[in-house]
Amino acid sequence: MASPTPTAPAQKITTESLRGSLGFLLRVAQLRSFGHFFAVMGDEEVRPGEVTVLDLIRENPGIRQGMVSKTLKIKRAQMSKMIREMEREGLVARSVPEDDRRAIELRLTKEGEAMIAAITARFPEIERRTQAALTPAEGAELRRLLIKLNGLDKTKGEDSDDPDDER
Amino acid sequence: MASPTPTAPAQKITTESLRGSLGFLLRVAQLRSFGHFFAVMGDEEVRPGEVTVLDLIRENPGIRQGMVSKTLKIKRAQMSKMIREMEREGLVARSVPEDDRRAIELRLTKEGEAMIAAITARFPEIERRTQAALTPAEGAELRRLLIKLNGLDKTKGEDSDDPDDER
DNA sequence: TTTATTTTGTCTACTAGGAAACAAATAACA
DNA sequence: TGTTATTTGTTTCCTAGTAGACAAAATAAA
Repeated sequence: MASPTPTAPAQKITTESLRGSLGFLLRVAQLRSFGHFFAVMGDEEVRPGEVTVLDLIRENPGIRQGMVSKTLKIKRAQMSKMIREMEREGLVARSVPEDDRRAIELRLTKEGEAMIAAITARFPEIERRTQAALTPAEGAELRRLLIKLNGLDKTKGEDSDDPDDER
Repeated sequence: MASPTPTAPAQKITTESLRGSLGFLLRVAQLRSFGHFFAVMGDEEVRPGEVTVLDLIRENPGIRQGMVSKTLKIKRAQMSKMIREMEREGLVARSVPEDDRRAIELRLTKEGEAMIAAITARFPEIERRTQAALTPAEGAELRRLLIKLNGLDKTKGEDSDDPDDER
């Protein structure tokens, strides 16, 4: 043996196995998209999760906290903290419906509306950067595949093969 | 006004805006894939990150800690903890090369080899579950698109439009 | 050589998120 | 009706991951 120790040259490494892992590819892609989010939103003091929450409430005024949690795959405990903070900041209003006094309905305040409007205005730029390496057709196809992968294309509710489901 | 408060019926909500967000779609997909990972690996005491680290070291014996960190997009601080723990568990061996005494080269121990072998044996099942909703052709296309999106198809090193880059 | 700059890994907070126990309200059931 | 089970949100504790300062070694510059 010419080389006594099997040491990689530190420049060229192989990632064969990694490329085969959908989980790894998804994780990296997600980290990149978050990076683009912060690059574009840098000055605004918001996080990706908060934005999706605000946007979902905007689209569904009066939606229940638990439904937001389920839709966005955010744990209820975390949602509880997040909403409390947003209420403190004056972005969302919470109200208890009279027909079910356990639940909490969420609506945006004026400030919340303004905030999410300002933010969504920058969405296209984030999307553009995120899929910059792809052709428009590839970007569209990627979306379609992810929607299908996530079971978001079904009109029916229960997919139930979802391992992240809280049972 | 017939309906005094614009309250959503709590069953049917719309997620129009969310579906348009690649970041959200990626996040949900990634959560699902992690869910499948734990469902299949349930009995083994390993996390997705640890598995990718072990697998990368197996493929590149003697790889430096920093290179693992960069390749897997794991922060160096976190990598430091992770490797220390793995060394304690007897899975990896660390050695300081004589030509650069700052660096640390990583190799798998016998136990590490056995561990990652047992784990990778279950990879196909995880992959199968993760892309169960897609046809084989769609799964392959999704991989291809993610690899391209992540810039992993380029042989050259620097992409540099990567916002997650530690500068 | 001496001095600055960069690289590499570690350490010390700090934050986001998760698990599990909990309380209150509702629903299901005898 | 009373009793049990489920749903809904909250609280507390814990872990994974991040940011930033740090030390040591290597490199570049004087």
